[in-house]
Amino acid sequence: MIKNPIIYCLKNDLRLLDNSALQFAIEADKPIFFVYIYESSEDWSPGAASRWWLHQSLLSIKTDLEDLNAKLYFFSGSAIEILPKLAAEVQCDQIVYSRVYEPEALNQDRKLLGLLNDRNIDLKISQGNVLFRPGSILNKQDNVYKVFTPFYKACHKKGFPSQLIEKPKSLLTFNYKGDSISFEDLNLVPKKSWIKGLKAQWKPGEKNANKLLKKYTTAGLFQYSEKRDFPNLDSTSHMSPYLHFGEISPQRIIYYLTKIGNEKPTLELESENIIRQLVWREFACHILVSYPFTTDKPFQDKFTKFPWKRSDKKLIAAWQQGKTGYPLIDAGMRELWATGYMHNRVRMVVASFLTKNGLIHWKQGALWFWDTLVDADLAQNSMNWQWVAGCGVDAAPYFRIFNPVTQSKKFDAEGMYIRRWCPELNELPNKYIHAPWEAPKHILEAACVNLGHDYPDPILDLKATRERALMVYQSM
DNA sequence: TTTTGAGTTGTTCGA
DNA sequence: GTCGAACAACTCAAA
Repeated sequence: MIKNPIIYCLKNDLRLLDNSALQFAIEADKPIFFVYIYESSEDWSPGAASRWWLHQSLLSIKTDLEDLNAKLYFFSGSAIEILPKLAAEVQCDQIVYSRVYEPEALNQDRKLLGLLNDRNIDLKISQGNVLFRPGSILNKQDNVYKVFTPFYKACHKKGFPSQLIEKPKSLLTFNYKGDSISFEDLNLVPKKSWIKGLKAQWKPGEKNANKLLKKYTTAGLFQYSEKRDFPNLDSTSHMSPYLHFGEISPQRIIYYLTKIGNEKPTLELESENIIRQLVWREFACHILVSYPFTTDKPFQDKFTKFPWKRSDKKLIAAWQQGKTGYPLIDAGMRELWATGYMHNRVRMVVASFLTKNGLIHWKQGALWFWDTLVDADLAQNSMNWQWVAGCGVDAAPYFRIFNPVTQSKKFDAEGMYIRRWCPELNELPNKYIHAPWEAPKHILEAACVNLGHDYPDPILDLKATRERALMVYQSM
């Protein structure tokens, strides 16, 4: 029996390319014991849509590893218990994995380092799926940036890493004879019929991530800057879920974006704009590492006493189900339910509606997104919900309350997006599709829309709730 | 230490 | 229809 393997524990780095943890394992020149531990802790363990994605992605990397004659072993429980036990069992003194920057994961890293150190086991935690290590981008006062633009400039000054690591050609693998569970036993996929929608929409896995990236970068970046705000135009990259699970590295995205920006000067600006979005991802991660409480508590302390409602079952349910009576909101929420995704601009509009018109606590919205988005990411979800609610970094002025009708007219003027997700409004003319309750009776009849029956009446009054929100925010 | 300018994504109103 | 101003005050970052 071959002894002394190195344990490589897969986390959110489900890829073979650009994988520094895997590279470390290979360079250790020992048989590699590939391990995946599914941990479902109490707080912020993966939501249903994320579990579906994770299931597909694990299946994908399992197959990719098998192509290299390597086997991936699955476990369920706490890494704190399982890793030391496995190490002892196979007489291994080296463990490697890539860092996950969620607060609980970082706590676990600290505990494991101590625990393994006592047993003379070397734990190497490589930089996770970020361009810049959290804590490495600091202002002149050596503090973490709390404003995006200076952070972005500082990233530029530092220079974007874009070095790539090729896929390993062969692996020295380890066969584990002990007890592990089967992939199916992880039981990740929720037994709900809605996963059909996810299946139809998404192809998880590293190979698909790379295909998508190449397609996106060669198709001229889809005129990103010009079209990004229009939910019916497919101009965004859809890389977010792949990035979250580490099926692609941000370095590789930077590499291709920079390349195309250099080759085609007309695309330089587009390329830069998309890199800017990737930096937002970094920003959120750096903020969460420094302010781990922001998953549950407001970044700005003064908002602790803000009178958000924790429950309003009727409103929350209508919002979740896309039955608020506001077509753009409903279209967005139905897109989310059907596909595990929502266009960025619509995310802001529905979030503003819930937290400002509805005065519902932003965490209620964050939890729903967490459960239903395939790209749910703790750092980004927390930061962005707080941004919309006005209690986060780069706080929005209190008067910035999105009007779902105005936004709809501006960014879905032809009502294409609304018609796709609210087909019961299909026959309404453009003039009334953004606000059906304003349509004269004969128009509604001609369009076969019986308001309150086929499509709900508006659940709240925009003007009144806007005034209310302005008052409450002003009184802070 | 103090000062200065800036801060992702908006809406409404009135000229 | 288009455009600019007003909608607070505060914090951050750099000079």
